[in-house]
Amino acid sequence: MKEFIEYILQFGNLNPQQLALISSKATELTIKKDAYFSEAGKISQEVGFVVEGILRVCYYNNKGEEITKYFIDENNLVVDLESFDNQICSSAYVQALTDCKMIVFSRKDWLDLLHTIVGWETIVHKIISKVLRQKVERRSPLVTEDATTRYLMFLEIYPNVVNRIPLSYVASYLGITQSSLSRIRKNIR
Amino acid sequence: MKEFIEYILQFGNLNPQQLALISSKATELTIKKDAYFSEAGKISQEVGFVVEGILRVCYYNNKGEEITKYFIDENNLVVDLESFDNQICSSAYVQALTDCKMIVFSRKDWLDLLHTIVGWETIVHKIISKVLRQKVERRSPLVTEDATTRYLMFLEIYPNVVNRIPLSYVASYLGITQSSLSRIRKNIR
DNA sequence: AAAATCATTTGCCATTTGGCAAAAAGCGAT
DNA sequence: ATCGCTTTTTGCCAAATGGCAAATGATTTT
Repeated sequence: MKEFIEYILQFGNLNPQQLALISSKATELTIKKDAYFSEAGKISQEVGFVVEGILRVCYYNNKGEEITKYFIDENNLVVDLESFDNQICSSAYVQALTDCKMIVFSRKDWLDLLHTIVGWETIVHKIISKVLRQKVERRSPLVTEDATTRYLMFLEIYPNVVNRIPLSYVASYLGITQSSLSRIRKNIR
Repeated sequence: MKEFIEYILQFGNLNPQQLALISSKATELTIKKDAYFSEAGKISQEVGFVVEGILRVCYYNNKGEEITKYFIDENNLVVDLESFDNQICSSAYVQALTDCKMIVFSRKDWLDLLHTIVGWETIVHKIISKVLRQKVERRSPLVTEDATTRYLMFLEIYPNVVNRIPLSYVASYLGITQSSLSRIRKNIR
């Protein structure tokens, strides 16, 4: 919980009572490697925060290929905004790639807090805005770079991920085949 | 102005007085083709809305190549959030690709309105969230598709853009060369 | 330790895309 | 219609990446 408190205090100030109220609504959740935190076709009812572990967000494209859209590692928020805000079916899976420790807020509690705690709405909006901007800034440049550069970018963005998950997920994130990635790594060393 | 009012009313309700106040702060702006709405290295001081025309957001990558990150066409908001919110230097150029008619709010007026109009902050956050989500959803899938598919995706996302701007900008957006794009188009027809 | 399972690397060849430069096509001004 | 400029297409060949399958390496289970 400490981690989450630190995280939100980066975006604004809250007094101890407010923090206590927020904490009181948080639930601890552990997920085993390979299990899903949320699934496509379901409606998102939770906001999560990764205390330990790595997850990925993925989906299946037109050709049925499984695509990893991004990774989520420690001290990051996990929420499918489109589904959570509009209560429509999610189009993505969120899967644990390692055993994970998370804290979770139910949608009801989350919305209650938004109405109850003065200033919390502004903080949440700052957080969401930053999370979304980060997604754009991280993924967008990959489109126009060659495979080697994309891999180097991945290493910069997720320095703590590469040795903890299978190569195939990285390849899927970068839009190249696993064998190409393997050769690229050989050339870099 | 009508267009902007319609746009914001999609995200929440405002009464005529509130709309009038918002309108009173808006300035009309026309930009000639090829001119810049905002530039890298400067601090964003304006929120814009495209009434007519097409702009692009672009930057220069490590290799000095000019990359088009996305296009902005009619009835869309133009704001460099990172720069506008944090008052830091922008890292991107926003350039008109056709003559453009826009409406513009100064940062000061924009922030005043946020404080003055009850409910406006929530609407703005919904708008920003949607704009950012749209950027992710549009650009992210390009990473993992081949050039032909990327071009077809571009056509779906920006159906009114392709015939109004030079091919080279589209190629830059898709991360392929202009000649490859030309060949791809030949194969599709 | 051996077997079974999973992850990574490699070989071979096909396909896609890039690089460069020239030709062709389109467009506006005169 | 013609000139000058910009945009798009094409040709040629090189480089990058994909597809598939087998080999190697690592990890877990028995």
